[in-house]
Amino acid sequence: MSVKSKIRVRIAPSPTGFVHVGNVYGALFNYAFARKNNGTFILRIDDTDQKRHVEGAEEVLYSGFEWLGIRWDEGPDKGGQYGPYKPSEKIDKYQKIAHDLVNQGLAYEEDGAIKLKSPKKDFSWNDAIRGEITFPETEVKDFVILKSDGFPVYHFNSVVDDIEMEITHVIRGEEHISNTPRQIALFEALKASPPVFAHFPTLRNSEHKKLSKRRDPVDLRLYREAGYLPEALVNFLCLLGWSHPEEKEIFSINEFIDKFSLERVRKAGPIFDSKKLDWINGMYIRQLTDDEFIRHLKTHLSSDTNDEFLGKITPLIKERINKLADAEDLLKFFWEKPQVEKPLFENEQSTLHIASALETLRKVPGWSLEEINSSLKKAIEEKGFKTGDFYMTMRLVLAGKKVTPPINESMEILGKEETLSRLETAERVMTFSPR
RNA sequence: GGCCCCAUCAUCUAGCGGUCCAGGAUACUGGGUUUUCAUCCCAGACACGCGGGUUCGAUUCCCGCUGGGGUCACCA
Repeated sequence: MSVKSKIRVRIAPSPTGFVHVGNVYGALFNYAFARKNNGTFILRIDDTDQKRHVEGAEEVLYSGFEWLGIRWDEGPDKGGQYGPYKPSEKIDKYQKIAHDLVNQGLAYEEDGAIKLKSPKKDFSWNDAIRGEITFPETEVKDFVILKSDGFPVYHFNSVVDDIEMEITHVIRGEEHISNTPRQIALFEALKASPPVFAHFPTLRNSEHKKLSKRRDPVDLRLYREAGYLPEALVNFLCLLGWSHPEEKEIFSINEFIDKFSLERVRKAGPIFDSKKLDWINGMYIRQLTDDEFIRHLKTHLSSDTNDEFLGKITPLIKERINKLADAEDLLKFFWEKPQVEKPLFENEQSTLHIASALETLRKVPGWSLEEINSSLKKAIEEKGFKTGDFYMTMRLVLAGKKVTPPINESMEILGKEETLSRLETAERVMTFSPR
């Protein structure tokens, strides 16, 4: 057994008021790396930008990650031996360290701020994902570490915190590659050995650009509201820049942890393709038990619905939606009478279909699915209708659209009275509306 | 523009010198099942950016080019 110090990784989102999918992506890699290696996963909320302070932002962060099932071992909410986990609570510490640097001649004051003197040398490190990376010395110039308002600049508090929290691996997006030389300079000025750096690729939009807050759907809540299941979103994100060793597409976060390694992380920036997300989500929806499905569905329907109704429609729509929010459109006609207009029924036979359905259904003694099925089947045969045409008319009459759940099942759920009523309305429209 | 990173189907990817006239998945197209749609099943089309090397042999290694991306703040 080696006596290597325990692996400690962290994510350091800033409290912007929403969880960025890119942050989730990075959290996943850190989380998996920590769990896989029996290490510690830390949440640090980078809140040094007082100007950008957003009310309730911390809660948004906690609830977002809780929804996803990603848990940290140390953090502002959890506590830990290395706190505080919010830089804003240790400003005096950064100030002291910055002044120490000045006293040592490694930094100096300018316009009320403190700047680190650039060590005139090349900077290179062995990136755990990308290998050797080198920046020429001309790239690292003197830079501000403590602003004139006394607050540390990101690079500074980040490095100080990483040192104090004994972070062993900094796993973050490639947009930080060019920040790394300056941070290494800081680690060295503070007489600490830099952690292992690993830069994973940045998620791109369909234009191949970094996901942008302005034009791309990056807010985690959007996905939750649209009816994506957290397991599906996580699964999808795992497949970007990383692939399962056995080329599996559907797997749990625990399996991800089990199979994870930085070596399998690709360097090229993947595109966030929601089509594939939809497919994965559909797979997860279909894997849900009916009870689970109902529980999720309830939060995505506008109408008050009872469990009996939900129990009946579940098998009708579970295979027909990819996102929970899609259910609403498919089910709306149950609680909302369709707009029935004559132009909808271009089929010559429509009038006959409706009359025949009315005649047949009125005579059905009970209202079981079997009775509806068999009586309608008999009527279709007797009248010589084309089955597909007949049922298309039923769809249009009862739901007002061509795409619906199975229509006989829908009639059963709608009830005899409502079904007949909608058929009668249609008959009236067909008879009296001018052509 | 300087610096840095990257480069296999439309997209996510497998591939770590011969096993690849390149495999899987999504999307797409066609077909089957089916009262619509969907699910499911089957089939099909689609890629190693270009040019030099190295090698008996390059998708795989090296260099250049091209292309894409990121970053250049008293933002994080």
